[in-house]
Formats: sequence, C-alpha cells, structure tokens
Amino acid sequence: MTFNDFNLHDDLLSGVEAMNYKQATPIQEQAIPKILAGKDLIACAQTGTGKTAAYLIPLLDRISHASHDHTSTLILVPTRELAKQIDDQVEGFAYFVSATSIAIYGGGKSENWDQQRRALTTGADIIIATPGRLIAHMQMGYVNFDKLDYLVLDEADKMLDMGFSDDILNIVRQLPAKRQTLLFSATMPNKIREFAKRILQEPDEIRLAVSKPAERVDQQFYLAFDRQKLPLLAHLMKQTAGVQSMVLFTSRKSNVNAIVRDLVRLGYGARGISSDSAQEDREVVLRDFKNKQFPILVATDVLSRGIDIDNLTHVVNFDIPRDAEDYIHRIGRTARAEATGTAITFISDQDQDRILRIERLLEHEVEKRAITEELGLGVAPVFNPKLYRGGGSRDKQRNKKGRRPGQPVQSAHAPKSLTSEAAPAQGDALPRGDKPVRSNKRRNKNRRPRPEKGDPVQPTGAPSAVQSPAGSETHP
DNA sequence: AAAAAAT
Repeated sequence: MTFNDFNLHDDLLSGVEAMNYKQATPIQEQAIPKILAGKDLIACAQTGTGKTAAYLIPLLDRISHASHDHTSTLILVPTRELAKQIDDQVEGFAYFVSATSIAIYGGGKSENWDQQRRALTTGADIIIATPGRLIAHMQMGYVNFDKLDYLVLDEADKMLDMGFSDDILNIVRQLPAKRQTLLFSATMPNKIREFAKRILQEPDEIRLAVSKPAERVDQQFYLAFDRQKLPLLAHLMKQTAGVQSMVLFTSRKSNVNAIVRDLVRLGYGARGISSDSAQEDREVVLRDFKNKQFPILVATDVLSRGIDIDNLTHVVNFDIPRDAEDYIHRIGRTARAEATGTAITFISDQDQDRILRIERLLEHEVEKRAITEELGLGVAPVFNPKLYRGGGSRDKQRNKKGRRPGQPVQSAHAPKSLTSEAAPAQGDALPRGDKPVRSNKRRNKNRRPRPEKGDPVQPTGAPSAVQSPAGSETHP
C-alpha cells in the first residue's frame, strides 16, 4: 500500500513524496484510515515502525482541509529531543501545506521561553511538547486550546514511567472534551489501559507484533567486568574497518563524561549526551552526531527511545539497561529503514538477572562470548547456568527446543558455538578483521524538501546529502 | 537500583 491510496490532500502528498515516503508500513496502513475516520485510537507499536508518520500524516491531512486560525493538535512526548525530532518531521511533511508547528520543551536559554511564549500567543496548528514546560506556559494564561481537535500521547508507557501521569491528566482536563485522542505505547500493561480509559473514548485498538527487535540487528553479548569493558571495546572497534557511527549507552549519567574521556584518549571522536548536559549542548551534540561529525555518541537512556539516526552502524550497551524493554529500544536505534546494524552488549557479573529478562523478552537466548582472557584482560565473569534453572515459573518459555538451559556458560577458551540458535549471523560478527563495516547505503537522499534554515552544520568533508536536523527550534 | 522532565 502506498500513500497515494489514502486519498490524502494533494499538498500533503507532495510533502510526503518529498520526504521520500512511498510504501506505508503495517502500522501506517492500519492507523491512517482509522485516524482519518475520526476514531480514538490505542496503538501498541514501537518506534522504528513508522509510528510517527502513522499519526502525523492523517492529522496533517485533516489540518490541511481545515482553517488555520487555531491550535488543532497537541502532541505530548517524554523527551525534549523527541519533541524536536517530531517538529522537524512535521516541517517536512507539511512543507507544501500551510500548517505551522512548534516544539515546546524546557532547559534552553531564556530566549527559548520567550520564543515559545510568542509562538503560543500567536498560535500554531500543531504543538509538540514535553509536559512540564507546556504546563508552565499554560499557567501563564496565553495558551489557547479551546478549539483543539486532536491530542496525541506518544510513548505513553514511557511518559507514565517517568511520572508524567498527573501532568498529563492536568493538561487533558484543560482540553475540549470533544476531540480525537490517539495513544501510542510500546507496551500495553494494565496501568496504560486504565490511563487510556480516562482519556480516550471508545478507542479502536491496533496491536503490532510485540517488541521484537529488527531481525537485521546482529546482537552480540560479551562477558566483561567493568574494568575490562573499555579495553574490550577498543579491541572490538579495532577489528572493524572503522566505526562509522556508534551510540554507546550507559545506564548512569555520571559515567558519560568518563567514558567520553577514555574514548578520546584512545583516539576516537566521541561526545556525550545526558540530562546533565546543558540543553544547548544536547542539541548541538545530537545534530553533529546525526551529521556524522564524530563517530561515537555516549548516551544515557535519554536517547533510547524514538530518536532516528540515519546509518547508525553500531549500538553498544556498555551497561545493561535496567528495563529489558529499554534494551529493545536501544538496539532499535540501529538497523532502521533498510539498513543492518550491530548491537554489542557487555554483561558484567551483576547482570545475569537482567540478561535473563532480556532474553525472555527476545524469546531466545543469545550466545555469550568470553574473550577477555585471550585478550590478556583477565578472566571474564562467569555466567551461572543455575540461574537458568532455578527460576521456577519464569523459565517456562525456555527449553522449547530441548536445549539445555545452562549452555550459554562457557570458558574463556570456548568463545564460540554456544546457544547460537538465535544468532545465525554471528559468524560474520564484528570482530572479524577481514569483514568491512557495512556499506551504509544512504537512504532518503534529498529527503528534505528544501534547504536548511537556521544554521545547519554540514559535516566536514561529508556529502551534503547526509540528513541534518533543522537548525531552528521554531517555525511558527 | 536509573533516567527523564519545570525552575
């Protein structure tokens, strides 16, 4: 199914084509007609499935047929970077439509506040906001949602996790009762269902295959104590033809700077991003990383969800994420669109429970390699097979194929061949010196329908077709 | 036990 099949407004279709969207993804195919029909909607879908376009395109279609004298759409998201990214995407889709949008989020310079205030006073068709800053503006009295038609809650499970429940209800209370509400969530626990009941009316429901990571992600697990992680990573990177674009996730923002420093000392171009960074730095660093200005971005889970980076070749889980779900989200940053990618995960001695939870979510085991000893880094942590047995009911999923559950454990001298049922691609794994890093065929060439405004930074020496995010925060 | 988000 292509976007021509949805009977979209011609001007919108021009923007969609200019963004190089042709074939609708499954969620787009399902969601677009329902949204166009005016139904409330609960959609269980991850980022990377084309979820954002699944709601932006039908909403922009409705908006392009309506008058532009009021704010018609409010989109709530968990992180600032996501708000900005969606705003950029609106800008692309709506280029030939006279719809305006603005991202509203905190943390920036005080000029940002004024800019946001002016935009909210003038009004924009679409507001994309993180809840806290929006409430701050709403309390000032100049935000007018009287004629709001559409409310989108994106990454709803994440927002609830982050304690935004009250803030969201507070905002929703100030919106017209007669509106169309769309809720997107990667998971659908009871908590979300209850929450949805309070905000949506007789919603349709779309459910896509549960959080399976893209099959094109080559997942590699390495056993390593904390002190072994950096030299192990250096070794793995040396084996590649050169790391082109890698996000390294750490679970503590306090680790970000130290890891950056270590990588720089090893000669790698690396920068860091976390909620501890100044907002200006967050934006510059992410923009420059997307523009391939430097190869390694060290990040907390602020970037685990939703952020699109073209041609990301590697994701490293320097630490295991606390939530198994976040593992799926993190590795989903790579192998987007048609690309392939590699996800390297370090497992320390404390991480066994978390790994079990991740594998339960993946519904398969992943080979755990131990190569620290052959690298002269000392013995690797032992992965205790008993944990695969002792767990009682939580191990029900395992052993479907009669495989012995304890098998992923291995000595440092037997790094290969373990429970490899789940990892067919592992033979071509990253630490093969003879295999060049994937070719990174560039997608979405000329994807943006017009030149950058603001102050786009072109990558030095890189072709200009590399997508860069918009340089300006607002375009009211 | 962490991160994120309003100042």
